[in-house]
Amino acid sequence: MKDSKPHNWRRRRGYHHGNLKEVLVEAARQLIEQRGPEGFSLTEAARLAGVSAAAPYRHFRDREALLTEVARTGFEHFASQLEMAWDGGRPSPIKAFTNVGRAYLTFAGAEPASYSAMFEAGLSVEDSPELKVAADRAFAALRSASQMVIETAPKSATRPPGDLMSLHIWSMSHGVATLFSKGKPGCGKAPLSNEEILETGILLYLKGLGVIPADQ
Amino acid sequence: MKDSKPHNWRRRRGYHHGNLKEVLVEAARQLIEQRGPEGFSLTEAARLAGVSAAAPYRHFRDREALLTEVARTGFEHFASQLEMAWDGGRPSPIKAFTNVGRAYLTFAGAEPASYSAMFEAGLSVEDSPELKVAADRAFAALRSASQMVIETAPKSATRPPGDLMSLHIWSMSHGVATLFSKGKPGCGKAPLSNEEILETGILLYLKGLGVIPADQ
DNA sequence: TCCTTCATGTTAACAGTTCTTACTTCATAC
DNA sequence: GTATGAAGTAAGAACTGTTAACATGAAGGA
Repeated sequence: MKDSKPHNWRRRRGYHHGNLKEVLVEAARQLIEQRGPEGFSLTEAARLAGVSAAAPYRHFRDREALLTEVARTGFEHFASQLEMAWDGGRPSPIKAFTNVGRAYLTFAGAEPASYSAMFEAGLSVEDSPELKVAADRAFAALRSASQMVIETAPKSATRPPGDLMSLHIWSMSHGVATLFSKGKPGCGKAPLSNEEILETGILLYLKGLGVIPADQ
Repeated sequence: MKDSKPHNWRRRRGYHHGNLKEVLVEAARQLIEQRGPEGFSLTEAARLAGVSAAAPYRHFRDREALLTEVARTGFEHFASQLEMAWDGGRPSPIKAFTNVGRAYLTFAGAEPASYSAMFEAGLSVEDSPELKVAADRAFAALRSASQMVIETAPKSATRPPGDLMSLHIWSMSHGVATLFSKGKPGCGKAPLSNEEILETGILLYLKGLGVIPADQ
C-alpha cells in the first residue's frame, strides 16, 4: 500500500502463511482506520488475514503487542518521511522546514491508522524499548531541523532552545492533523486546507522568531 | 467533582434513583478516564452507578448517546471556562488571551475524559444538533478572542482573518494538551510544563502577528 | 382517601463477540 | 526422515449491547 515491495497480500501457498506477521500488522491498520485503536480486535485481524483466531499468538504475545508493532512501524516510517522532507536543510532551512510540516500532514493523512496508534492509542513508550527508539528517531528529526532553523536567526532576536521550538511546531502540526478532518467537531469552519492552515501558522511563528522578516 | 451542587452520588432513597442520568454521565467520565472513549461500557457505567444493566436505556437510546452526552456537557463546560478566562478582554486583550490558553490546558487536565470524548472519540458533529451547538459555542469563544487580539495590531502588520488565527491557536493548544502527558510518546524530552510550552509558543506567534513588539 | 397512570427501575434472556489456552496437524529445513 | 516452527481446531470463560416483560412508587385527579 505504501511500500515498494509487494506484500503477497493474503496469498498463501499451502498450510503456512509465509509472512503472517506483516499481514497482521497491515490488517490491524485497516481495522484501526475504521474503528479506532481501541476498537480493533485481534480475532478480526486474524480473520481479515484469512487465518484462524489463534494464529496471531505465534507472532504476538498480546493484542497490545500487535498494536505496539503498528505504532512502532508507524514511527519508523514517519521518521523516514520527515528526514526525507528535511533533506539536510536543502534548498534552504526555511523552505526545508515547511516541507517537513507538509510531510507531517501527508503522513497523518495517508496513514491515519498508524498515526492514531502512535498518538491516540494510549500506549506508553516505557512499556516497549523498541517503540521508544522508533519514536525518538522521529522526534530527533524534528528537533535537529528546528535547531538548524533557529541558528539562521539574527543574534539580536529571541532564540528559544531548539527543543522548545520543536515542541511548538510539533504541537501545532499535531493539532492541525487531528482536529480538522471530516466530521470532526471543528470542521466546516475552515475554508482552508490543512496544509494551508499549518503553513500560515508556521510562517507566523517563524516571523515571531525573527527568522523571517516581518514585512513579508 | 467540579460542580457546586452535590450530585447525590450513588445515593438512592428507594426504588427510583432520582438523578440517574447525571450519575451515568459522571460514571462514564470515570470509565473513559481509565480505559479511553472506545473502552468504556454501558453495562459497567450502570454497575458503577449502582443500577442494573438495562436501566440506562430509559435515559439513553444507545451506548453512543451516552458518549455524546459526555461530549456535549464537556463542550458546555469548556465554553464557560474559556469565556470566563477571556473576561471580555480584560485587563488587556493580550493578557486575557494568554489566560484563555491557560484555561484551555486547565480544562484538558482537569477533565481528561470530557476532553477525549470531545475530540478523540470519533463522534461526528453532524449526528447530533445539540452537540454541534455546544461545540460551536466553545469555538466562538476562541474566535472572538482571536478577532479582538488581531485588531490591536498595527495596520501595517500582516493581519490574518480571525478565523484563521483561532485555528492556529486552537491547533497549538490541542497539540500541547494531548501530546505532553504522562507516558505519552513525546514526554520526557520536555523539562517544561505544558503551560510554559503553550505560553511561549503563543507569545512567539503573537510576535509574528506584530501584536507584541519583537524585542520583548 | 383511594385508585389510576406512567416514568423509572429490575430480572432474565438472546445473540454476539472477544481473548486465550491446550492439543493436534501440517510442511519444511536440516 | 525427523525436529521444529507455524498453522488449525476446539473450547472455556468472560464480556457486551439490547430487548421484552414485569415491578415499583410518586403524582395527581376523583
